Amino acid sequence: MPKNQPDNDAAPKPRRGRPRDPERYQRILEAARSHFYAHGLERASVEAIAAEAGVSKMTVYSHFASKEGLFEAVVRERTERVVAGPEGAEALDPFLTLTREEDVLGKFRSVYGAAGTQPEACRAFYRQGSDRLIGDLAAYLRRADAAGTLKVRHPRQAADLFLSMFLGDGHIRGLLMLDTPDARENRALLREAVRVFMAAYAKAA
Amino acid sequence: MPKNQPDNDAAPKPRRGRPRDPERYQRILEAARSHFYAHGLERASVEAIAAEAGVSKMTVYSHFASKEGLFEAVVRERTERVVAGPEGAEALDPFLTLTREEDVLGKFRSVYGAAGTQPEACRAFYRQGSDRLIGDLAAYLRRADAAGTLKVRHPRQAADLFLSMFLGDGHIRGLLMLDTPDARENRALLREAVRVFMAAYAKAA
DNA sequence: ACTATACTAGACTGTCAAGTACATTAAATC
DNA sequence: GATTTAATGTACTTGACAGTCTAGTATAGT
Repeated sequence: MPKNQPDNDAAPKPRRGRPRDPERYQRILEAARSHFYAHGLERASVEAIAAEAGVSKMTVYSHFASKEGLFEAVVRERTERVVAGPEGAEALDPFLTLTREEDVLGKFRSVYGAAGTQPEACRAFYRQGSDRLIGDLAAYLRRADAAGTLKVRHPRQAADLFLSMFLGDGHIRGLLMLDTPDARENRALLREAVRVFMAAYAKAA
Repeated sequence: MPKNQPDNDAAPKPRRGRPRDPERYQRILEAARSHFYAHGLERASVEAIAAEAGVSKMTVYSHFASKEGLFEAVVRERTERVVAGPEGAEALDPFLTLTREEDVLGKFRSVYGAAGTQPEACRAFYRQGSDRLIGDLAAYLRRADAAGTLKVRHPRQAADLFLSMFLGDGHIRGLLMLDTPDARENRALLREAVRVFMAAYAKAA
């Protein structure tokens, strides 16, 4: 990826010719996102992406080295909608919703499909996704254990188990594009997961 | 799928011309399986599959109507290696292993990738996979509840939660082709999952 | 004015692969 | 032997699409 916009931030960059249109860059990325998530890396066509972005194909290739480069850029886009800190059951509701939304599921699908050819993108996806979530929750659990609120011997493991309970069946059904459980069912599942977790990790005495 | 072998079983079928070679059919299916799981529906090529099966492309098309038909047949192949009945923690070990094996992960990947274009295949995959597992476990839990061994109010929900704990992070890492936890870690996770589950669902008194 | 860069529009190249056509050979029943 | 179906092999048609090229236009600095 040699042509990606280099580090900027507080650089006035008084360069020679016509400056790049930052809007175009964003539009390309946005169009690529929707196409890749809807059809996957293989089926999505650069031409269609360019068309949707209202941009010529050459412009795409002047911003990104290749289709794969564009895909990587899309996958690397931050997914910043995740919970800040798990305070209680309700705080995890957005996370639960997230793992059922078609847009997000599309991202999962396309990244899974690209595993093997795009190892770097996969690593990035995992890092800023599951890995970060598990790490955050583990840190929280570690604090809770120190404070005596909970009894958690292996925080990462416990965090893994807890978060896994959401991904579960509804997530798989979503990936397969089958009927997903509705909001009410999701809530019930959430409450039960919290109950199960507390039963196992609540301070005994 | 008009050309698939019709229902047989105890049919002597004394038909006219040269009979189909059942071995060829199997070899095609086997080659298709390995290619689809390794590269996905899009990247896998019928030519390569035919070559690996030691068969001409035309033969493939005489057995299966199209690439998609072949894919469906592969996905519909039974996955009969799953646990018979969950007796204890050890009985679930093979299931845990299963969700980490590259071959099985390939199947997941390719089916996820084909969601949207192959809804029927997805349904079949879900039915004989997660759905059956959850159903079986739920039935077991219902019996345990009736017998007074456990206290389970919503068996399907509980089964979902329990099985989800395995799919969790290791499964995702596998799908992304990242390092998967080794056998020892998996065992530890398994034991912990059982402990958590029992803490929540064991008969109180 | 001059120059460097961004962008467009479309044609073009090359590759890859699904699916077809056909002439031929192999194995079965009648 | 005649017929019917299975299978082969090669060559072909068709289409999609990544990536390139070109000729021209637009917008900035010097």
